[in-house]
Amino acid sequence: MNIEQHIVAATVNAVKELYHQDLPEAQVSLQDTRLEFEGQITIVVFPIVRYSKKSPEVTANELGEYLVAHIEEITAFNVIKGFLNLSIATHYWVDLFNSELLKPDFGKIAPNGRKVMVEYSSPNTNKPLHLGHVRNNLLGYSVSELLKANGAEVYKVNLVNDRGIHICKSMLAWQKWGNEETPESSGLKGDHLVGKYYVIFDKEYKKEIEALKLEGQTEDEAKKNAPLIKEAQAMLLAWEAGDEQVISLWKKMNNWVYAGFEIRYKNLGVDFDKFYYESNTYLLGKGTVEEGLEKGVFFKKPDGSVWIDLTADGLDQKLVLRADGTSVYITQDLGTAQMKYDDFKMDESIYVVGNEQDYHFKVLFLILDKLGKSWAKGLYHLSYGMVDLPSGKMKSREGTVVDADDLIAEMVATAKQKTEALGKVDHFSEEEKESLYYKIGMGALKYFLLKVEPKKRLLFDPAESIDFQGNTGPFIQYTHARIKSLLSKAGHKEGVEVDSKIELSGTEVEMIILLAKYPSEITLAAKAFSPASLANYIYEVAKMFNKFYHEIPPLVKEEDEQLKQHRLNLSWVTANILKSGMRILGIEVPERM
RNA sequence: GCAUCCAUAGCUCAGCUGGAUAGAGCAACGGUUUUCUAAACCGUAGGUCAUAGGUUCGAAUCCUAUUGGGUGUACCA
Repeated sequence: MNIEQHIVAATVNAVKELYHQDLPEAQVSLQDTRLEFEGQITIVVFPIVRYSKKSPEVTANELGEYLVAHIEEITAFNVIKGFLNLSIATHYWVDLFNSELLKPDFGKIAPNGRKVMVEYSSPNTNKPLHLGHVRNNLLGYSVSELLKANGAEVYKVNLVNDRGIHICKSMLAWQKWGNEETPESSGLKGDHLVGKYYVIFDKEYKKEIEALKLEGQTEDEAKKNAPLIKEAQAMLLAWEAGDEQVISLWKKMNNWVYAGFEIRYKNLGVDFDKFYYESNTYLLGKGTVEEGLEKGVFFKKPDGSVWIDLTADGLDQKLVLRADGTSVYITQDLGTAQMKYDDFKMDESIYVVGNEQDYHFKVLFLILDKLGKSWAKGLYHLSYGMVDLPSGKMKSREGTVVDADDLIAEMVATAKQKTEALGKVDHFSEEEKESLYYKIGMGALKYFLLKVEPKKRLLFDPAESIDFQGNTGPFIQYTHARIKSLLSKAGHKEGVEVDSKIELSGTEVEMIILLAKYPSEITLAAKAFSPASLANYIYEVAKMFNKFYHEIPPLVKEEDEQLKQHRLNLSWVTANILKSGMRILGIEVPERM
């Protein structure tokens, strides 16, 4: 039983003895004592005055007397308004530190047997990645790692959007204007090459539209009648019919893209347990539609199209199958959801997809629930906000995007320049330097994207490059490296407990309390699917260490062995938390920098 | 129109299931290095938590309305 549970139980007993009332445990509200007051743990007594029938001050004082008398570790109390601040004996914190935080498995949460699937990334094969996609990848990866850290068994999957009219557009443009250009001949990364032709298509298509408008067609007519779009549509039909030439072109170009993806995923440090390809799943879902018709969840209109009426749920009528019997987006997703469940039988399934699809997923989950799928309640759309530029939204076709590869290169270059300016790594080998610049650059980028709550839109200003100071990845990396250096210089011995009778400073007690929260912070962040919440905690830990480090005299010269060992222990635990916490965010921390 | 999300310091963001005087970073200003890494630390300044009501002993947090912004509302994906 930890001290908090002790206090809650004792408070319930106190109310029983003092006021002859049964106080529900949930009414005992504990919080950290604010720094300006004495004590470490505070009871908010307002909820208790209903039971004591006395003023908050009197109640707090009576409870304080009782707790000091009944809990050995409570040494003193003070009352400020309705707040009862409790001082806990230093030896309690040292004991806690020795017995829990110093253990090698501290921060490891036991497996809970839950299986969770996380789908993320889900790229198109016709355009290169921009910053918005980077957010998706980092978020998906780190949420997966977070859930793992919280004890779940996690499958990361990637549903590749490798077919459809948009892919045909790139293929067609390449066929017409590509002159057999390849990644090798052009020196372009595969996805960039394919993306280039997607842009060319759009440009030529727009020209045709303009020309048709001059001939007197309306915008809508021109869009439908332009020869290029008709050709692309014909190509899609040929693809669906299995036309050999089209398929082979499709394979060739997709393979270029996949080669590019591999490099990128490696650069980003993300991975997957399984890839699904839409070219294999796009026909799925028709069985589900049949099932829905049988169950009377769907209905058929006279033209043969199949619908669901969600007006009772505050939504609209939604088409689930076209009149010609072909699938729409949601048909596919119904089928894919079923397939994923059949594959993994997971308890929860997370879709990491931008917030422009909030409505789609609401409908999807509702339909699956209405179809009586027991697993539908485990579906969750992890919706995240757009990454905006100061000029507004990023649009791939208008070239107002921050290209992922460019940005990564830029971050690494900035890291190099900043590191060299500090002049601390001159004696590093070239390999170590390169690896360091990469870690720092990526650390800055990843932390920048992950520290913001997923739901919120994120503003990226290319003119003000991402910071390396303050609440940033490099700050945390630096703190870690600094601790590592300290530990080795001071000759730290791992896992050696110290006598609980040593004296601690206020900062040291605060630090133990903060460090002890690590497991519960993981759980909290995992429940909220929020790497941002963990990032915030890690930052607090790093900041706390720097404050501590600054306050204490140099440890290498410390003569009190117990004190020295304990301070090194504190540093060591801090470094471990920074490292494993950052790992959950997908960020590496260097041993020295 | 309807649905949905967002609004906190000049800028970028925290603020846990409602709890004390709303916190960080950046930018600005001042200070700290004969001592373990100054990518650090300490301090000053900066707020009508969009607005108005409501619930509550207590609201940035919950409810309602309003304003401003994003997104969605296709037999596109």
